Amino acid sequence: MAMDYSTWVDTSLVLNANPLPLLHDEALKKEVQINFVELGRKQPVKEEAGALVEELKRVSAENQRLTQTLTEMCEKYNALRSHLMDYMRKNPEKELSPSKKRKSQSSNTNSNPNNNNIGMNGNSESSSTDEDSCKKPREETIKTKISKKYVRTEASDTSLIVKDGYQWRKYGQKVTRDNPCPRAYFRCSFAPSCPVKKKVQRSMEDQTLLVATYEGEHNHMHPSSRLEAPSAASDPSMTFGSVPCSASLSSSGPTITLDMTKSKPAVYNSAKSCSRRIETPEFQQFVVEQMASSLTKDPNFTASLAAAISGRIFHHNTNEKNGRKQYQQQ
DNA sequence: CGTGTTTGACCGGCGC
DNA sequence: GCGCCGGTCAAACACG
Repeated sequence: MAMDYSTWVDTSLVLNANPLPLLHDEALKKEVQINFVELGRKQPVKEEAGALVEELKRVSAENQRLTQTLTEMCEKYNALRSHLMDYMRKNPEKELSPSKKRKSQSSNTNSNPNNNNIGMNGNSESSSTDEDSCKKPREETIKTKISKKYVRTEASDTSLIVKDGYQWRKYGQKVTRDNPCPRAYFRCSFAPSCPVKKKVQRSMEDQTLLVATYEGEHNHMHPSSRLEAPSAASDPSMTFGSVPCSASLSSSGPTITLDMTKSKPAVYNSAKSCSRRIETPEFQQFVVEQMASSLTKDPNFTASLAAAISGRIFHHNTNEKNGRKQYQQQ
């Protein structure tokens, strides 16, 4: 695997462009301002810049509004969830009745027809879903780690591809009874050494929403340096940038990211095209600080990233310099 | 020609 | 025991 490790490092740096709510607006504004400089070279359009600023304001306002909505939804979900848990505790016999189906899928698409918890159960570090822990508290959930990820796609996008940075090999597709949309089955391309599988199916309610169910844990490092999923080293929930409009919510805290303005590649391209301008010490320090604070908030991610980096250093001496850079960022 | 995808067949668990 | 259903297999196919 002949990777461009400088690209790999750059990929990490792009992190700040999407998932940091605090940084987001500032970074976005900077990018747009920089873009204006770029645009100004080609065509003298001050009014266009003004229009873009207006557009940016409008989008930012919409972004804020949606963020607030999402926050409210999150709060309602948490309240509902606590009520449900209370109910489960008080009526332990009732929760077993619907678990006729086998294995874990009973808690996947079937038991969750109304997807109220879109992104809410913080599919990130949760090894098993709430439903799992409620309905199947025994060996099955212990054996395989199950997590879910929700990815919004464009309406025109009919593929069942969830870009999480890992490489997958499709081994089957099936139309299930309760959902007319076919479910695709993927194995990690490192199989059989890596036992991870994932199922991808469109939500019945919202067909633009892909529900990816991961089973198991990768026993290898993040194989990809692709830009689509720069932060997915260990945590699939960190990747939501496959589409321009995406929302995520981490269960580890009240962090809500809602990026209605850009897709990740666009951000990356923008940042890259402006790389000469953003190479100021102030900007770099700003980025590093933001990244450090955000990454250190997620202990799983930090640990995995450190492991991945150290692994790369051990396996690829040529990447030593980049590795140091990564460590410094933490 | 090698690799990945598609898709019908098959398997096994489960309910009746 | 039978049928249903989700999950998996593997031959055929597509693609670079």
